[in-house]
Amino acid sequence: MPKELPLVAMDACCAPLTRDPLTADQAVELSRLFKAMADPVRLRLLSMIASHAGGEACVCDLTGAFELSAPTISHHLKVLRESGLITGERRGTWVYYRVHPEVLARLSAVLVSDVGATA
Amino acid sequence: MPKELPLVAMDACCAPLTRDPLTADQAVELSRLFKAMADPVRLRLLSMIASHAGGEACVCDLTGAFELSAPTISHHLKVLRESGLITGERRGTWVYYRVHPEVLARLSAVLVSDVGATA
DNA sequence: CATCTAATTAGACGTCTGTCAATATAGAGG
DNA sequence: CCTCTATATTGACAGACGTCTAATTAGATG
Repeated sequence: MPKELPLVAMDACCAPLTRDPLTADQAVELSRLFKAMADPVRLRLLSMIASHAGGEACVCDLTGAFELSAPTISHHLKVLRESGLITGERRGTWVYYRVHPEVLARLSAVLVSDVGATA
Repeated sequence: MPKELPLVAMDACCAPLTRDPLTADQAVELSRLFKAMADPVRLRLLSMIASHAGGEACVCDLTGAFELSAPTISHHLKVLRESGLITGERRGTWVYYRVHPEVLARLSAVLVSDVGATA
């Protein structure tokens, strides 16, 4: 029963970085997502979940890949969850995580260099 | 005379997160970039530089936008520089920064959801 | 060369973060 | 209901991080 948290107001955010400067608020919002990805373990977890067959991965599929305690993995999953990058669902004994692809896509769009841009 | 640092070995890194799990090394490498962007001030600096006319911005163009001391801005610029996201060049009294667009593009590519992927 | 401004570096300080061991909660199965 | 496994929460601690002031470096200019 992982608590789903903010699912950050990725609203109007944002034009590509190369087009317009971010407002202070947009920057805070975006930095929350980048912070969530600013750790090697979390990046691997994210990629393991995102690339897993069926679009979801059980925590039990994840912990084995690291030489870290279960609580530490759980902590990292919580950070990813609270950032809005993933969701978790309990089914019986196990908890399954999947990514929020829109959030990833939005981030990708912010970083894209808009060479052939509208202007 | 800002020292140009690693210009991280963004080599083989990486297939989109949704395609393959990252190796531990790839994750460390990528996390360095995300760490550099995991701060609102640095994100704004990056976007201000990236979107500035002429593709570059003088430090003097940047400091005014923040209620932070000049050393703090300098520190953030250094972090961005050492991550390989930007380069700085001194011309006379002023120092001008510009982004490394390939690095941004590479990050964008990693996050993209490869819906219509090759497989 | 003395001095002024732009920018960086050095050092200090409080806060945030990643990790662990210990404990708690949830569901499955005797 | 007791116990076993899977996951999460709590609390502690060391190290990393963002900020500042003070001092330094680089170039311009009298």
